[in-house]
Order: sequence, then structure tokens, then C-alpha cells
Amino acid sequence: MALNLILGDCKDKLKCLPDCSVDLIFTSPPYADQRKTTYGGISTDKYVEWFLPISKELLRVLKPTGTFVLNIKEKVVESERSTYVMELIIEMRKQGWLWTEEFIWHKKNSFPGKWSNRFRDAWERLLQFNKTKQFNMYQDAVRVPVGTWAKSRLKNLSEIDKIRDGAKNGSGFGKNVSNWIGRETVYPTNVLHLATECHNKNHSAAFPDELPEWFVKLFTEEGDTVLDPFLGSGTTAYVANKMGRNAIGIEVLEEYFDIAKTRIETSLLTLFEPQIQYE
Amino acid sequence: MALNLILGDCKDKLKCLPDCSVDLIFTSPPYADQRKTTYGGISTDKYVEWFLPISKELLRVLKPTGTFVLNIKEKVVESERSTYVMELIIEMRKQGWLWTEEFIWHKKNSFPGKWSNRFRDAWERLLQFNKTKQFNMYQDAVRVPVGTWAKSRLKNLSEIDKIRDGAKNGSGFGKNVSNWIGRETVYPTNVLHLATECHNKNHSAAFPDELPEWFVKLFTEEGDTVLDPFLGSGTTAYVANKMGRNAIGIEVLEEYFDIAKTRIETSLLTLFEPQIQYE
DNA sequence: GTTCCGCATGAATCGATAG
DNA sequence: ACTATCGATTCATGCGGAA
Repeated sequence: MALNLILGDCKDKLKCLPDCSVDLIFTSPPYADQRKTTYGGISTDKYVEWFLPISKELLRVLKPTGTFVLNIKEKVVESERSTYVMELIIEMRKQGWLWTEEFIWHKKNSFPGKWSNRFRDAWERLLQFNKTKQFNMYQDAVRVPVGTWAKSRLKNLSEIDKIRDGAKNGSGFGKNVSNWIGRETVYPTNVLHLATECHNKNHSAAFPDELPEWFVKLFTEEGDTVLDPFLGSGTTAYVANKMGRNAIGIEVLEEYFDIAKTRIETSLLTLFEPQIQYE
Repeated sequence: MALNLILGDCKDKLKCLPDCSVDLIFTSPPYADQRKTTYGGISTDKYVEWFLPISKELLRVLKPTGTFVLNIKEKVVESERSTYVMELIIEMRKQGWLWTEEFIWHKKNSFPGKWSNRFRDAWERLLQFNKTKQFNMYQDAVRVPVGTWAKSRLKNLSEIDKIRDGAKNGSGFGKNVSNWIGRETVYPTNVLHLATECHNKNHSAAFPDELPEWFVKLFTEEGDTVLDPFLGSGTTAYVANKMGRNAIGIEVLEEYFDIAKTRIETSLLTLFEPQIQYE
């Protein structure tokens, strides 16, 4: 599978990509006023203005049958949720994007903290945009097991957990999906239950592998092309390549770029060519 | 507890309520293009225009320390999610509302169905609006059991042992108890996991009792006043009254109004005065 | 080989303090 | 007054060492 990692600002570098050449764009851009030390720290009131030229290029490079999934969440400013994400959706529609769906990522391990006026924020948006109504969607690729999941988990659930989360929370979406082949499966919903990865000092990803994995399965087939214009630690490109898709990743910060490149290339080496190691 | 059920259009009837008299507004208005035969079918492009005069009245009747929780979800129109909810938030802020938070109601048993271009919709928005930044929030009223698995459950058991030992000695008891209580419950997040009601055939409520119950606990104390301007089958008013809050409910449709009134009054009768039945 | 426990670590937010 | 920085708060998760 081709792996194309590009160092530079995606606003410029996207122009090098041909029209209608990408099947899935999955990305998590730097959030407003977040990661200020590493990225420029885009302020909340400039965010839409900053993003629109990029989304315009993304619209160009996406195939008519392709999908753009945007992982984003607005921050709190002076005790209020900012509205720049809503404004972004409205403006992107004016650019020609179709806002097809909003998935919810329920973050099972949300950031701790206590405030007098709000609880911990445990969810993020996964906005699905399309170029046309005839986009590819491979629903069977993400079917999840039913029934047995809840039963097997019941053993491990304490009484407290039952009270808290209910025992019928069957949105199973784990790594052992292969174990469930042959059993009864159902289609998932638009709510995803995943924990963020933590305790990875070398590359702390903003989202777990399972997140891009799910969307790569859902919206692409093997041999298709996946693009992440804000590569970060490289999770999207790594996952896409691992799954037999071509991957394009763009990252503006050299430090992140190097980490992502090293991580992806070494991981893929051990993944696909272990025999070389022993010969 | 006072129960005030009003038959009529809330746009008019709200004008009869005094300024700054309500502690919590919890409501689920008719969604755009839903219930067409009943509410005259508010179209998606007229929705904001239709709602703004009502939200203006709601702003007037709410106490400065009060909260408005709006349960809403945009519908799909021609394969796209409508943007009227986003536009509504932006316009309500212009009216003077503070958009404090967005809770997610994860519907554990979402409506079944299968479509080629989307999965089942398993979540709804619970938009929290406030009049001022100094609103009442009783966070301790909604604490949940700590999310421990088997391993830390053992840890809790050892804590219990400590308490027992302390009790034998007769000293240090209080301190251990307070530590233990602190570990047993935690504050919830802004994601609510509730199933929709499916066991009540007589009245199909838009949401389960637990939904308004949670917000009534969180934002009011006993003796406070809860308002639902779109009463529907009466869940909000019933729950509020059951919990010792004054309830005001407005419903435009006589058919719905009668059902709600009967349901609430008979339920409360058996709830509070069972002895009358036997005397 | 398991299981168990300790511990660091987060796309955070508020309010007080400092320039 | 208005902005910038900083400490306190808090909990699910997974890694690594130990039993």
C-alpha cells in the first residue's frame, strides 16, 4: 500500500493533490486555542475563517463517492460553549458540502475535574460531510455482535456497574471483533463508545486507533485512498495502511511529522514483513 | 405541591406567567415537520422563526438563577441533517440566552430500522441555556456510583475493613467513613445513558421519566417551580410534582391535555394518599 | 503464565493572582 | 479594566512491576 507523508501546511500542500482522488478524509484539526505551544493556537473567533480555505481544497480532492469525517469539539469560553463549530457547519454547506450526519464519540475516560457550573465533558463530534448523496458506505464491515456481548460482559460487571451503565449497553466495538464472526450481528448506531489512549509518552494520540479504524471500514474498501490533512501523531495514516488502504498524511510541524513517520514505518515493517527480521 | 395545567398555545399562555418565577424549564418541543396533523407542521425553514417568540417569553419567566433545558434533535431532510437547531442556538444567544452546555442523551434502545446511507439515530441533544452565569446547580443530587471494575472494587472492600476496625476501637471512625463515601460516588459527565420507554402503551412519551428527573434533581430543590410549555403526555409535570416541586404545564391539544391531566392526577393520588383508598 | 496493584496521564475549566 | 498565567480539582485507563 502506498504511504505518502507530506511535511508542510495542508492549506498549501493540498493543492498538489489531484481532483477527485480521495475516498475518505478523516481528520482531527487542532481545536481552537488548544495545543497552543505546538500549533499556532487558532483563536475561537478566527476559527471558521481559518478552516474554510482548507475545507474548500478538501472538497476538491474528494471523490464524488467519498466522505469527509471531521472530529471536533467546541471549547468553553467564559462559561459558555462557543458556537464556532455550528458556524463552521453552516458555512461549509454554503461551500457545497452536504452535512449528512453527526456521530457522537462517547469518551469513556474523559478528562477529570470539578467545577461549580458544569460536569466533565465526555463526548466529541464526528461530523460526516459528503460531496454527493451517492457516497459509498459499507455497513456490513462494522456490524457488531448482539446479545452475547452483554452476557459475557455481565460476569465482569459489578453490581455498581450494572446500576451505573446498564447491562444492555451492547455497543461493542472492541478489538476482538473477529471472535464474533459467525455469531449474530447487528448494525451499530451513530454513538461510538471508546476510551482515549493515554500513557503513551512517545506519541500521545488525540484519538484511539479504533476511531479512524471504524470509519475506514465503513467508508472505504481495500485499495482505496485515505487522507488526513492534520496528521499529528499519525494514527489515521497508520491505521489506513495497516488495513490495506493507501494513505496520505500532511503535517505542518516537523517534530510531529518525524514522530509519525518513524512510528508508521516501523510499525508497518513489523506488521507486514516479520520474516525479514528473522532471515 | 401545586399543579397548574393550562390548555392553550404556550405562545399566548406564557404571557400569563409572572416575570422571574420559574426555576427550571424542561421541554421537548414538537420537532420540525413532525406531528404535522397536530401542531400544524412547523416546516424546517420556519422553525427558528416559530420558536424565537416562545423562547423570548421563557427568558422572561425564568428566574436569574434558573435553567432552561431543551430536548431537541434535527431531522433528516433530503439525506442531510437540517441546521435549524444550530441556527436556533445562535439566534437564542442574540436574544440574551447563555448557551452553557450541551448534554447528550444516549438512547440505549434506539428506534429500529435500516437505511442504505445512515445508521440508527441513538442520541438527542439536551441544550442547557441560562439567563446568568450564577445559576443554581445541585451537583451532589445526581452523583453516581464510582465506575470501578473488579480490581478497585477489592480496594473498596479493604476500605470497609478499615472502617470496621475503626469502629471497634471507637476512634477515627468518622474520618474513614468520609473517605469511603468520597470514593463510592463520583460526579457524572455530560453524557446520559437512558433507554426510551417502551412499556407504557397508553401514552407514548417522547422521553423516559428519568430524563426530566435527572435535570429536576440537578437544577432545582424541593418547593421550586418547574415549567414545561409543551407538556405532551405530561411526563415533566408528573415527575416534578412527584419530586415535591411545583409544576406548570401548557399543552395546546385538548386530546393530549386530557390524557396528561388524567394521568398526572391519578398517579399522584395513589402516590401521596394511598391511605384514603383504604379508609 | 496469570492476576493484582500502584501510578502517571490526559484536546479541561474555573477563579484567583499577577503584569 | 483587561489579558495572561497558574494552581486546584478529578477519574477512567493501561502500563509495568510484584505476588
